[in-house]
Amino acid sequence: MPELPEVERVRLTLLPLLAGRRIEKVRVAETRLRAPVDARALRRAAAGKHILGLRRRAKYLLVDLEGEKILLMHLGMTGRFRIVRAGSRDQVHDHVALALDDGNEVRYNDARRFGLVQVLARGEEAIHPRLRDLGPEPLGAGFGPATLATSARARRRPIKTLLTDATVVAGIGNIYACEVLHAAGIHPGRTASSLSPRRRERLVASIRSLLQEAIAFGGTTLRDFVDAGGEAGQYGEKLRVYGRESEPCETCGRRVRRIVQAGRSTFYCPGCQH
DNA sequence: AACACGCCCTGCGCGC
DNA sequence: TGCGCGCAGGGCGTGT
Repeated sequence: MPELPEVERVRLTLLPLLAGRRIEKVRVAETRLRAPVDARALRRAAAGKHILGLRRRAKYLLVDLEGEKILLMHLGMTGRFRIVRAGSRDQVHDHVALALDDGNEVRYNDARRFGLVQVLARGEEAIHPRLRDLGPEPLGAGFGPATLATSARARRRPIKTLLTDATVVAGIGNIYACEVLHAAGIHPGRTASSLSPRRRERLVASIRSLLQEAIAFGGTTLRDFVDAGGEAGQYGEKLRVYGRESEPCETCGRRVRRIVQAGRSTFYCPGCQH
């Protein structure tokens, strides 16, 4: 599910509901996420603490807490946050609940349990194993044609799988990798190192503008993504190739193809991507 | 050592 | 209507 635009959307919609609130109670209904949820550590870190901020790094959300700790959260494929009145019945797959001082509860719900809720020490972001190897943010100043060139140098692998490698650039997943390559007119199977400087620049520009637009549209809802306000994303209507196998390309009319790269579906237009 | 693969898990849509 | 299969937005361990 959630790639950078969706996670950013969750951050934007969750922030006003959390900012300045105090966490009164922490309840863990299911510990078996990607990594086991340490309920004791979670309670120690969060119970009684004010929420100072909510940041995003790659597809992770980081909740800054009063005191020494940060909550590191990941939505995996099916994770979502809901705000409910405290004490209302858990829905199926509600795993973690944070009761707030305004009578609301934040519920973390994740059917497939590929997500993560973990406690970090403040300042640990740069050295924590899950975060330390992440590449630059695609919308930040640390990413550009030059960094892409460095990452692509001497790599034989296709540009599409390079884009979904979080150590190269953080936050691009399967949908947006397909879409940005279509926008830039680049064939997903092209070797990363074979891109000309001009095409690298075009790709970077496409990544920036497409991710920004996707955030503005609330992200992509394929089946179940919703932001913290329960709203589905509208960018799905703007997808040009992802999930559109055998439909005509809106640019050139050729039929969109689906191939498999590194075990995942890639969609592209044979007419406008070379 | 840079890659691809298979797995973690649940749910859904499809074909029969 | 029911059942089995394939597939799904991610990430990580393993093997080549």
